[in-house]
Amino acid sequence: MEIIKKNNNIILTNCNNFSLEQTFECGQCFRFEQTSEGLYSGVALGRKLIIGQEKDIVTLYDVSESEFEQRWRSYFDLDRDYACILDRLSFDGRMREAVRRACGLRILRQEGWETLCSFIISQNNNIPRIKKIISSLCRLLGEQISEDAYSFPTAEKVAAAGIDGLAPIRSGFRAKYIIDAARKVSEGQINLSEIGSLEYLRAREKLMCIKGVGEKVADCVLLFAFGFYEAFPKDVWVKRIIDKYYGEDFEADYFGENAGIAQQYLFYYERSLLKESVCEE
DNA sequence: AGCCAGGGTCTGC
DNA sequence: GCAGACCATGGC
Repeated sequence: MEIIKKNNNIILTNCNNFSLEQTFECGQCFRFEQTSEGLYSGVALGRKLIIGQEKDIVTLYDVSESEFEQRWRSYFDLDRDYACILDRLSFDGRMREAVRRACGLRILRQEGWETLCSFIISQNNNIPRIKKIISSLCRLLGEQISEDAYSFPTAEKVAAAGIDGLAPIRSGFRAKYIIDAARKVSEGQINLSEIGSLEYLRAREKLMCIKGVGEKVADCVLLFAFGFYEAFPKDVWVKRIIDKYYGEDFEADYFGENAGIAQQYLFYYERSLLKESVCEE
């Protein structure tokens, strides 16, 4: 990868194993949308970002070199050698198949509180509605950072709103869970800045003290925000995948230290198979 | 109308 | 430890 500064943009050339579409449409992140021009636009790390891709050339619009280094290099996890990781995971035939179809999915390094809150909202819910609820939460309690963009509200702000204050976002039974998380984070009972330095199972246990956070939600937060690549979130899709391709005696450690990456590739793979079969109608 | 969605809690065995 | 009811909401 090479970094070029041009006008007010940052251009990344030779971007291997990086697809914006796969990275943003794989269900790890709910705040980026494709624009009518084929770009992706969204808010992360308190900033609005517009980013586009032409083959292996990625352009971050209106981003300075220091902002790229400070924020987006780690957010997109650009220093991780995905070619090597995917090659190692391809000892498994199904993973080989998944990688053959899509090899540009990257696990983002998202913010802890936003990810925690987002995956509490995700429970027993579907992706379009998760996006809608998060979007209205940001509009309700976040800071306006441009004409059409709002930051993710702080835990303090959400805690102050209370369950009744969340009524407009229509999150249903999840509102009480969001508030419990917001209280525990803002009062320091859960210190998100130390989660990443704990051992995986300790960190998981800690997150699961929050009402509405079980194993699956905790694993998503650990994987998508804190770099625990051994976390292997099992939602209905992944359970289906295990049933279909692996069977009863499957263990989450089958894929080893990068099980979470494998999980995300398989999740994306299985959903793309479904979309394909729907299109054929 | 009924089922499902990147689940979790609570109760009862 | 495990099964089952229940939880809000919206799209199909």
